[in-house]
Amino acid sequence: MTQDARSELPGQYDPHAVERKWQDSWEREKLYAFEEGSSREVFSIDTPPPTVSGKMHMGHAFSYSQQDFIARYQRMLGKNVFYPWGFDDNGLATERFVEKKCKVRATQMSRKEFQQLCLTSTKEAEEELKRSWQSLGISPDFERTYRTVDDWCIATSQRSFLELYAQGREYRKEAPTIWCPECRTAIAQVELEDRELESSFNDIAFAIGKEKAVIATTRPELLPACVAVFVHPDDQRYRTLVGKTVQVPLFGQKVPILADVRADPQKGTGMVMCCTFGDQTDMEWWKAHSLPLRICLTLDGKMNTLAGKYAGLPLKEARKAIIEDLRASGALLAQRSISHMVNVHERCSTEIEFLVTKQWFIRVLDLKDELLKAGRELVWRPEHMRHRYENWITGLQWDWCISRQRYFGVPFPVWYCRKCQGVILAKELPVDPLTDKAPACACGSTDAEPERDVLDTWATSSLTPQIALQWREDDAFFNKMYPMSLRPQAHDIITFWLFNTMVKGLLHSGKVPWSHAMISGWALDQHGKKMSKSRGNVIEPLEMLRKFSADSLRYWAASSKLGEDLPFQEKELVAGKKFVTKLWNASRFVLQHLQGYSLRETKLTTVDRWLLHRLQGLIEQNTKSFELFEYSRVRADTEQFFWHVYCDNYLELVKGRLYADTSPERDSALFALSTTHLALLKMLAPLLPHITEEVHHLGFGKGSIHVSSWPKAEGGLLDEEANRAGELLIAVVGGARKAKNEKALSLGAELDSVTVGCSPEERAVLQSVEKDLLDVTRAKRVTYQDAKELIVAITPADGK
RNA sequence: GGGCCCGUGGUCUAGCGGUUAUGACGUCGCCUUUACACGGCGAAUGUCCUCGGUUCGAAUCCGGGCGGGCCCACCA
Repeated sequence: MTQDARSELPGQYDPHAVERKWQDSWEREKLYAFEEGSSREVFSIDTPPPTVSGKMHMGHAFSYSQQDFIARYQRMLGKNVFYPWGFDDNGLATERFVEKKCKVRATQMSRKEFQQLCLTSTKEAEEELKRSWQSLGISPDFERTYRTVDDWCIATSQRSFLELYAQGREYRKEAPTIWCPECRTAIAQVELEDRELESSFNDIAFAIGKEKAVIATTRPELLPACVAVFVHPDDQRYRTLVGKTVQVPLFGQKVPILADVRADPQKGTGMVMCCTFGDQTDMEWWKAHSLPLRICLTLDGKMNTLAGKYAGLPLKEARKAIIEDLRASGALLAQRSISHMVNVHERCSTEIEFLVTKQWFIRVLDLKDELLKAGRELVWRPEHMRHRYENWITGLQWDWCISRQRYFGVPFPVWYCRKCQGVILAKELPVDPLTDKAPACACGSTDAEPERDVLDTWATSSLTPQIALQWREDDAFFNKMYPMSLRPQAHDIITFWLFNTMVKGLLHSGKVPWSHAMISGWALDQHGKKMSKSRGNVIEPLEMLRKFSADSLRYWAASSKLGEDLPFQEKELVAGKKFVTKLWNASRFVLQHLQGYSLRETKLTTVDRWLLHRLQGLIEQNTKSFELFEYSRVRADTEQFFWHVYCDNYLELVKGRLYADTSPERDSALFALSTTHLALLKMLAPLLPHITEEVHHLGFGKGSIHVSSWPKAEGGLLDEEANRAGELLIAVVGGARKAKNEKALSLGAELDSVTVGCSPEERAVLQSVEKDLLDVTRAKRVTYQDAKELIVAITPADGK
């Protein structure tokens, strides 16, 4: 090759310039746009929309890269990939984000105004986030971007509400609800979190005439709400007490002593008070024994008038005061410090309460069997993630509470008739009952009370398939596209997002929303701990992108199996960086020689047939691996082949032929090089989209590698005999290299001869590739000896 | 308390019934060979958490421990 040809390929690879160049180009060319009219098979992805209030963190970089591997592979299979983008900009986090940014209060303007403000003021943040995600080199169709706060999403969410209402799935009921006193709203079971807290266990005497019964409680502030005392039916100590009445200290109400198996004789004194409501069991007792309702808390977590002189005190202070008064009155018999697990609201870490309020629910408890069945129809990758889904469903105890006592959010499309109390449903969407006029009630009245509550954000984000697929009545597009092919997400939100989407999908369309779910793990810190702001162990992916490159970050993301958590260590990015450099250098070398070459049939040498044989095996394996979402195996196998088979051995073997311009076997080498190099680039393209695009562009034509076809294994290129010869040759070359190394010779040192000890059969095979052996070892001749095991010795040219 | 996952050289990871136990990072030695020293060749480093069992044979299958993670339940 001439100097000119070589000079066209820069010696240094500049990942930052190249990556930005291609990211811009892909977007400009709309390379990843879904083709709506096409008859090609569709592969659709229910992309997780990131929340606009946060930043891109390492976990995102990790899991979005993994999703993208699959998207790019599917695209190269020739499928019409539907890979929309979205932002979750609805909900409390956004509300706070916008309030802070614009220095406003949501409650001081209409929802519509605030929504408009959200739409405009998150725009900038979303542009920046989009750039962050784009800089990973992912391939969604950014033209199809939805925002969960926009009119379309609000209308979709409201439509879902109306449809489920029509199905009789939704009900509004005054019932004990999980309540956060800090956020002053009902919350759902899924929003709870465990927290270990210090508390004290108090033995408190209740009077039975002149006798006393001693109960143990951690929550003496609930004494005014006490409606009964429970003991276990078999508890000999209290047998005679059952049926009697006791008097609650300080508050004086008389409550019955009842027997129930849910009272644990081992716990505390074995005697427990039931308050409406201290915990889940209280609720069960209340229902089962038809106990009265006594509520002593207000919605913001203070004592109400039922608490008498304690009214108005926040719960914690009331507890203190009541304990003091119990002590003073002699009713407090003992106190022990304990630490126990309590349920807190995951957003604000406040201990939750059970309060009776009027809320909207979607009935799901009767769907458990159907939901379990649906979960089995879904292909889970990795498979065991289904257990988490099933475990969650089996343990479900509440219908899905979808109302939130927040001001901002998707409004319920509902009014209540002041005349007949009936529910009035909106006819046009989107709607805000607070500002829009209600249609006339069925009873004829036009006097309507708007519903002030908003929908749980999950009620909207559970509709991502409907949102992305533009769900509307009689919609051919939606019907054609639903269910989708893939739900990619991380394992922590199986019980939230995946479960809720499943519920909505089944209820609206009677079908599982996707055929496959791919569940990613988390990126952990170097010690295997979750990254979090409070721990101070967060590593910014953008910083790593600046320091390394998107390709090396993606290479890292492909280093462990799908679903596994991976500790992040900066040094692990070095591997990707080195690999990219190696690929660049090998490509420079190969492209030099391929200048002006176009693929043509030729008689192939044994060594070339060996390489092509090995390549077919790799193609087959990689295809299989990608079908099973095992991108880590694709990475490992391709790396192994590229580096150790192709670079370390094959490229060294062909150098002789390549530099000898007139060799008739040069054409064979060029055929093998061209075929193999292109196939390798293609198989690496899903993992390393930038470097492969760059090299493809430089050496293999103008079209993007990402819309080129995935390599196909060709049976015609399989050649067992050549494979045996190649493997044997590699072993001999290895032996010769080792021998040179032992003599402290350079690998390029000329040799007088290589002596091979082998069987007569092996000798015959080696003689068929002897020229290659001489080329790569730089020996003048080969001599053979009979031997049981392969032995390689060398004689240096200078006779050393 | 229940479920699920995981435990492989200093670090990360592959393998999941027969391999001299994979590869990378790191360490050490040799080698400046015309793609690459961000390289090549080689070396050292492993009771494959532990104890039992099944098997001709187990890192791999089964059971009991121990350790880590996640989810759920309990949380008077």
